[in-house]
Amino acid sequence: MNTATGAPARPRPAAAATQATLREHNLSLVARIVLGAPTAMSRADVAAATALTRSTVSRLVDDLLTGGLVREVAKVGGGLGRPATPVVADDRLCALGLQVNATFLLARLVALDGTVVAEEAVDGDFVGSDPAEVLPLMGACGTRVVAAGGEDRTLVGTGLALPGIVRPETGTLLRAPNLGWPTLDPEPMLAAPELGPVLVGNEADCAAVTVAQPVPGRPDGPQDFIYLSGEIGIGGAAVLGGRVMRGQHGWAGEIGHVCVDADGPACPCGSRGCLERYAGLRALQTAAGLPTTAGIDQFAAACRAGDEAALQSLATATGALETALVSAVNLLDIPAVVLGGHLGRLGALIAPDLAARLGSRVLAGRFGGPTVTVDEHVEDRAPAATGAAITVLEGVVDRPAAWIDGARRARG
Amino acid sequence: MNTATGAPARPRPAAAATQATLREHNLSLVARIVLGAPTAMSRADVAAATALTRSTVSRLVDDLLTGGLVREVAKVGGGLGRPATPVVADDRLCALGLQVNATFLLARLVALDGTVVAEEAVDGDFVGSDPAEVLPLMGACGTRVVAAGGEDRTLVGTGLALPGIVRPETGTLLRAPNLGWPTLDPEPMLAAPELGPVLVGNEADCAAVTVAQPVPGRPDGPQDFIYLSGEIGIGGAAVLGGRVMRGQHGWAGEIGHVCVDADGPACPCGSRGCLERYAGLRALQTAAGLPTTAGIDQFAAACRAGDEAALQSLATATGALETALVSAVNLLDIPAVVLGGHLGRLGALIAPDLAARLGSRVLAGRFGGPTVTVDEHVEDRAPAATGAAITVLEGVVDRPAAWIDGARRARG
DNA sequence: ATCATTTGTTGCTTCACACAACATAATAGT
DNA sequence: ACTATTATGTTGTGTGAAGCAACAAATGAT
Repeated sequence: MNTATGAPARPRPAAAATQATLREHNLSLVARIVLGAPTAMSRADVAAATALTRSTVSRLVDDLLTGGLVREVAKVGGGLGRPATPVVADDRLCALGLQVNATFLLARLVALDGTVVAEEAVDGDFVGSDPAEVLPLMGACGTRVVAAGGEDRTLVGTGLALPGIVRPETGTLLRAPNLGWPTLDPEPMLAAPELGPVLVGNEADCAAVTVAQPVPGRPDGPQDFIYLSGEIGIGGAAVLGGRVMRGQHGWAGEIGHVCVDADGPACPCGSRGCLERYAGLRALQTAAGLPTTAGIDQFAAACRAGDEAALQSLATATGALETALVSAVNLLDIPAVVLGGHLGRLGALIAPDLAARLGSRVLAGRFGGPTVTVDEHVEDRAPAATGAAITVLEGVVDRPAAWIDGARRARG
Repeated sequence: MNTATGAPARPRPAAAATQATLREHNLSLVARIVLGAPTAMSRADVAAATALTRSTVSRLVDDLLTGGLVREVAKVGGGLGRPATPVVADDRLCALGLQVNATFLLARLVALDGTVVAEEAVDGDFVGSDPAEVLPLMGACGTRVVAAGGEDRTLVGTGLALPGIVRPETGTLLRAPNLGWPTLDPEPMLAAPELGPVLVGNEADCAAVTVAQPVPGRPDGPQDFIYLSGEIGIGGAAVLGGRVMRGQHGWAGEIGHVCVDADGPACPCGSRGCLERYAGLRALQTAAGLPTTAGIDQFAAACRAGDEAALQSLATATGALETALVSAVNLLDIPAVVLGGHLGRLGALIAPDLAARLGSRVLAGRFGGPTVTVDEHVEDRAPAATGAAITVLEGVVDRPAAWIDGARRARG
């Protein structure tokens, strides 16, 4: 884990701080300690981990208990002295993650401890589909998954991952080229108010969240990296200090449209020779002479079988990735590249080669160059659904007091 | 001004917050309000601008007064009611900015209100120089400038801008290719302990600070942009939310080594076809058939006179800039590009062309594309010295309580 | 001269955390 | 079995920062 290096600078104070700010901060701190610990922690453990006193921690933990963020488990004897009362993430607090993809819809209920409580997928071909038909399907699917989660769950809210350009602040989709969707506001179109507030995010951004934070509130794995999500095109995200970088319009990290060859083929994005034209799934299929229905595993098999055309297009793709990543790694001065989606499934075919090439070409080369690894979730076809749910849960962990007071008010 | 978009995400709480944290936060807030206001503000004005009460503001302002960050000025009648006691930045609090360049050393004493109190330059040729000789010269120059500032100034510390790769945390220079300097630790080599703690920074990073924050504590102008600093090579910085992005090793934003042509000429950095090979001053001089002693204004004159070779190399440079910036702008999703150094002096020759080309090629094109402007400080040959001093002063504004308590302890 | 209006200060309250003492519940030693 | 030891968690008091309300101060309007 590595938060120090690329971590964003402390933002300037914009609003006055009151004692409520202090409580919010420390509640969040304690919640993260409990959620992030590999094993259950007692109040005394938390006090030792923070600079807070046992009495203060006790009060904060009690607040988190009433808010349903954490849960006491059976006392454990073991050592000397009074046995501790361990506290863990409360798995009754859940968020729903939704993902709309070219070939499937998927809803996944994720608990605060990171477990998948329930899940359902709807397969289909959603390229060129009508959002007014698809989104209600997605909403209904989500509702079924929430119901399958059982009675005693508390749903915090819903995250929706879409393969397109998204403005997270307003929750609008600007364009989803691979689905053929125009600008739209997805939340009402889901027609499922019972799913709570809906956070909309880009598919690659959401998937990148699961790399930096596989479990809510528990940063793990690289915290500074470039994530490449290969789907039909190539999505990307830049994670700095464990946070996904957004940029002005919300598409920071979109490495798929970094220019690889100024004289290359035109791209619908307006530029020429974009990485996506060389390493996107469509590009690989075409160059290898495979049908567009061929999966990436078919392409990988052709490569391993020594197919000339396939190997040629793989080499072109690797070269394009090299060029794009050299620029990106130098520009962001970032120590790691993580391959997801179809690029992750090609992992062994390209990762070592790519790592060697980057090591000899980036400024950081003399320090070993960036690592190139495959996303551990590559076998999961919908990591973005998990990431969307985690992002929603993160919102609660970020501002526990707001949630606790809200829950308390709702209860009476 | 535009801080919302590219602003770094709020970092996760890492340490427990106490009431001291609260005071520090609000002191910083009040200081920034006073320093950032275009006109002097009374305590009541500050209370209105923040959500703080007049009584709280009064106490905070009193603390800032004792710390020497702000100063009361003559009461101003004007309107109805009791006349206010306006408070402004105290110009007796100063930081020293030092800059070592290929052709000069410069020391500049900058006050908290942004005024330049004193300045001295030493011209020379420092390419291939011995840092053990040059840095003491720089230190002595700084000492003279501090003395010239007068008796009643309080020196907070010193910032040193160097044309090379720097690790700000440790204050070490890793490499300064254009000076021919190896890895070294500049602070002791200045041999000037009276200059206080020395903050070391990269030249482009420091210069970029003056674009986002021309006066300490007063964000002004673009807050999210890519800065290009043309010197012998091309330095660069990425500013997000008004803060210079550092990256893992400290060279984030180094756009000079973004790859423009994968088959281009080799670059000492290890890559090929770097932007610097096409748009650096040396590259322009060579391509235009000018001697390396020719200044950028001579090159510009040749272009305006219609010189074939000069125009050709200008076109090559603009094309290279276009390619590099398309990648960078897409990757960072950033709305502005600011040209400094020799690229700024070419401003009118390249900025409009570049803006048009970017507008048609970046993802944001349909929203107007990034603006391309010339750094307002382009006539100042040492904006980095100012930026280094501002960065030091920023440290005090960021943590006023630490400074005030330190000052109080020192006084007795 | 009196009143209205705005500024800045003062005294009291509230709230969050620190500190210290204590109650609690287990193990270790005799 | 009984006591000492040790660690956990709670309680009660103190401190410090901000909120609130009342008031003193200084000026313009009537």
